Amino acid sequence: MTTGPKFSPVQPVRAYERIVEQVEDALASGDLVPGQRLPSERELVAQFAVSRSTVREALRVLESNGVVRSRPGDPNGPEILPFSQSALRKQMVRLARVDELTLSELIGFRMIMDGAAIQVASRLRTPEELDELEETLVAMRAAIDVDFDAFSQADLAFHELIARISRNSLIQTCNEVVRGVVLSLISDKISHAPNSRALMLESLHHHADVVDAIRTGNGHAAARLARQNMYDYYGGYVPDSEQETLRALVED
Amino acid sequence: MTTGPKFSPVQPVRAYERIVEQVEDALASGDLVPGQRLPSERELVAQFAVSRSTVREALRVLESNGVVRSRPGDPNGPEILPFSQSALRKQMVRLARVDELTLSELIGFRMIMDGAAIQVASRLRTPEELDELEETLVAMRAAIDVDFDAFSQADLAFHELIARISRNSLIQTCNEVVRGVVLSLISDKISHAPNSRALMLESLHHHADVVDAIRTGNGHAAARLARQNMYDYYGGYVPDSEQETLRALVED
DNA sequence: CTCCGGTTACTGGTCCGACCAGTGGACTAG
DNA sequence: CTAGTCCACTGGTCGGACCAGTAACCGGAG
Repeated sequence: MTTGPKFSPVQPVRAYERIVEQVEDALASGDLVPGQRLPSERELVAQFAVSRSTVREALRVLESNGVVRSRPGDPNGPEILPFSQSALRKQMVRLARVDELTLSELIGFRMIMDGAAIQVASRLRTPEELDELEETLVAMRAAIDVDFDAFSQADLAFHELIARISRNSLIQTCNEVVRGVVLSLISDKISHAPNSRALMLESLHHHADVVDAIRTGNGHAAARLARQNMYDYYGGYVPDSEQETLRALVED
Repeated sequence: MTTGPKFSPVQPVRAYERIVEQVEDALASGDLVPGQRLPSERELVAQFAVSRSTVREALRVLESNGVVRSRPGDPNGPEILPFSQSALRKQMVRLARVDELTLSELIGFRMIMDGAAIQVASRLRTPEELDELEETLVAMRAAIDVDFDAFSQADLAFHELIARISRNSLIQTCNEVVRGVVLSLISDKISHAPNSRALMLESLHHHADVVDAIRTGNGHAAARLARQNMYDYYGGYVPDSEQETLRALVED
């Protein structure tokens, strides 16, 4: 048996894929910028020298990926969208729906990301950012008296701020996406819980403890508190068979 | 100002979107199962009572989302694909490409994920899995004598095993994706380094230390070692201005 | 009988031309 | 200068056509 040059399986490349590729490359290289407009479909037909069907299939794929948006009648043509995690979230929700992702995996992931973000943030935070954190606590307290949605939004603001302070946008994005997925799975259970208000208050106090730890610069303790907080808050919704992976995250 | 019923912005629903929806619902409800085949495009035209263009646009979206695959000439029609995280990975790669992630963000993310995975794994691992880990170490040692690519692949196997032992496929996917992006950015620098072999040997020893820590069940120490290892391995490629965020991860 | 090769019905990929309901800018009447 | 109309153009959908490819079917060679 001779080992010749490495041949790899080849599958047909469809015309619309080439178009998608070109657009995405232009976007990655900065030639195309969110807010800009693509030429109209009929103009693209001319530029790519393909039929409108082909152009449209490419646009559908791009649209499904959250890259562009077409609106009928808009003389400006399809719009290049700013990147959003909606596409990422969509895929994650899909995976979660078919049980490819369990709740414990999602929550465990959040515990990890949030804990790490807090650990980094407690070292990098400026005094001003510490003040901002205190403000979000006040906002959370006020939101408790409104409803669960308001509290959830204030909580989101807190975690977004943490992620921002950690200077890592990857953490920020992942956290946001996973948080959305988790909430879509169990938010109704939480908001309908009879002790919903008590849960919110407890969560608030835990957040305050985290901020205290951040203030003293004890990143490790802060992270530990954060993970414990999340475990207390969400852990009850995880089946017993999956509890083990989460507990491994709250102990040192 | 009166606050009437909550109206939400409404955008036109396109026919192909309804088709995508129907197929995805059938898939979520179990009416459609991976491996099954969709009717041919012309048959779908009849069933959905739309034109072939519309059916095709729906199929393109489904295909782009990793739900189905069409092959020209296949009399069985489009195939329902098994769920995979490839679609999720695709979106993450897109995120990494578009969002101009810095190297320190990517590496920091990896340090977090890998460290957490190891911490969880050190608690959940079975004796058999510990043996598997030892085997990957042997494979890494052997790969050093081949070339950098072989070592990189053995290293990948190690981290994939860790992620698997951590029982969290989200960690697995994220790690894989980010690792790929990082490598694509700096792998040539590493492989062309004059002391490439020394780097590989050092990395191997660090991995062995991690496995030792896992064996004793000291998850915290294992995670710390892993982060330190990654910092030593990749940290040199991060500009000084971004070093701070990484150092916050290797200290306790 | 089995096995092989060609025929053929059907597949998806692409193209073309057409129609429609909308949009938004230009243009006009006030 | 404003308010209303108009119209060129947009994207969404349709139907029909052609092509290269696939795989099952079928018939003849062994």
